Amino acid sequence: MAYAERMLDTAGGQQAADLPDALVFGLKDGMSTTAHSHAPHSVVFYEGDNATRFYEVDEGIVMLFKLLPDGRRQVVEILNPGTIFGVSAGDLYDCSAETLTRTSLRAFDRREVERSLPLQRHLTRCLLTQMETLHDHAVLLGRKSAIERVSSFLMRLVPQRGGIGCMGPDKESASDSLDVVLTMTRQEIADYLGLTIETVSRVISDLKRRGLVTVERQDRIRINRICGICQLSGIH
Amino acid sequence: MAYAERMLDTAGGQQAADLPDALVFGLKDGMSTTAHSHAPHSVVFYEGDNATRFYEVDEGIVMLFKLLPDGRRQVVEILNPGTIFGVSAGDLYDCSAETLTRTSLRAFDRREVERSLPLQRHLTRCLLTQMETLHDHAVLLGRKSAIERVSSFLMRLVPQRGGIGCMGPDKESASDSLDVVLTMTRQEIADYLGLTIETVSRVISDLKRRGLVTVERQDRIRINRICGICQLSGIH
DNA sequence: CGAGAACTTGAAAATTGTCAATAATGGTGG
DNA sequence: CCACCATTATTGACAATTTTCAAGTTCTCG
Repeated sequence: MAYAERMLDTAGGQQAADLPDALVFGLKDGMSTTAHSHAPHSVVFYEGDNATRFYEVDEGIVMLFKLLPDGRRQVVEILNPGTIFGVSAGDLYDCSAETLTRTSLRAFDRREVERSLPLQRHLTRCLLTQMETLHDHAVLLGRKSAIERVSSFLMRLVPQRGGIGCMGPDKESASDSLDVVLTMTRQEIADYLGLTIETVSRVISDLKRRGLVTVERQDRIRINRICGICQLSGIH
Repeated sequence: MAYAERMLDTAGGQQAADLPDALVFGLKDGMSTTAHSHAPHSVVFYEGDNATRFYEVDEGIVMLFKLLPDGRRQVVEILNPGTIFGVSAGDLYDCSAETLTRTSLRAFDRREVERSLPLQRHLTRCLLTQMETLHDHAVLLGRKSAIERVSSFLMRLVPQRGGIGCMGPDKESASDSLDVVLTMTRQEIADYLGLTIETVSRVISDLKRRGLVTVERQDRIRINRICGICQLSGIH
């Protein structure tokens, strides 16, 4: 489906039409959970839907986004396995959820939060981590340049790097390069970084020209100098 | 203290020097809490400090912000009374906290979260609300124009407006105007909205020129046509 | 009342977005 | 397995927005 068409679909706010194959997962610690398997780019729920259930990412990646009435989209979170999402403060979901890859989810009834103390704790830990990610993302969206945004995005995909213990570009222990899989289209990256698709493309071309990355496939980038990218990310 | 000086102070990352007058508040539901009174523009904690305690806003307004190494600042949250802040996923605070007005806070030992179930629930509700606000703010920072950002900011200060039940500009029941107190300098507003101080100033002047607002004092704005501002906020 | 801080305004520069055309990618059917 | 073609991505030229730099002006508070 073309981007524009999906856009219209999403803006409509109807319930997810392509409901996944769902099967009762049974009981786990006294909770009834349901396992859902989703194809890539399938909608879990729409902003405005009744928030009757919440989910935990089991495998795959899920993206949360919001739309403005004129179609502008902002991806607000990208969720890895282990993350809980779809818990709403009110009765409705505040954003839409769509899978990026083939994904398996665990669904819970929203009342389960009240009942289970371990779940409550897990939820709290999860929310706190998400909150810190959102803070970082606010810095990115509010204060970083295009090249800093794209570099930060790439660093996100490098495990154990870019954090506090990241020591400059000198101390190259073994290899300073890595292949990363984007799992997102340029449009999705742009909507996540608050840029246009053209700007994202231009920045990647620029990094390519400088020899910092090699684009092996559209959704597969080899970072040749991780520390070089890290330095461009604005955190140094 | 001048902005630049505060900036340097903050970047330094030392413990808050101007500790407020603190007095033991006694026990409340078996929890030991401490009441803190803070002057306007005093620091509660710095990013990177040990997150030994967390807080609840009792009265006043608190701002959370992060700094990039070169001094760029992003205000990530503005907290009203009732909000819990300073609960960290790790051992350190992920952002700095500074009061905007004279503020009274309740401080808790971080271990209290584990112990008290009511507190845990309150925390969850609070985090969910903050999360939705952060999502909205990501949309603002990533996708809205300067005038939309400033208008959104002003609408934040109008109680019960700008939400879902906000019906266009026609249905003017009684009064479509309101005085709002900013409690933030232009610099703080700019750092919250991801703009420069000059852009914020220019947008406000533009709204003034169009008759939508009247600046009564630097920190006091009369919104003459609430619905007009609402329509500029990008949510219609 | 005065002085520093905060705010406003203007002109020019920089960055990013828009529009339009071209290129490449990768999935599908023959 | 290959060729085709819709989709996705890249690139260029230009426009729009926002930032930067540099004065001024206006507050505010001691």
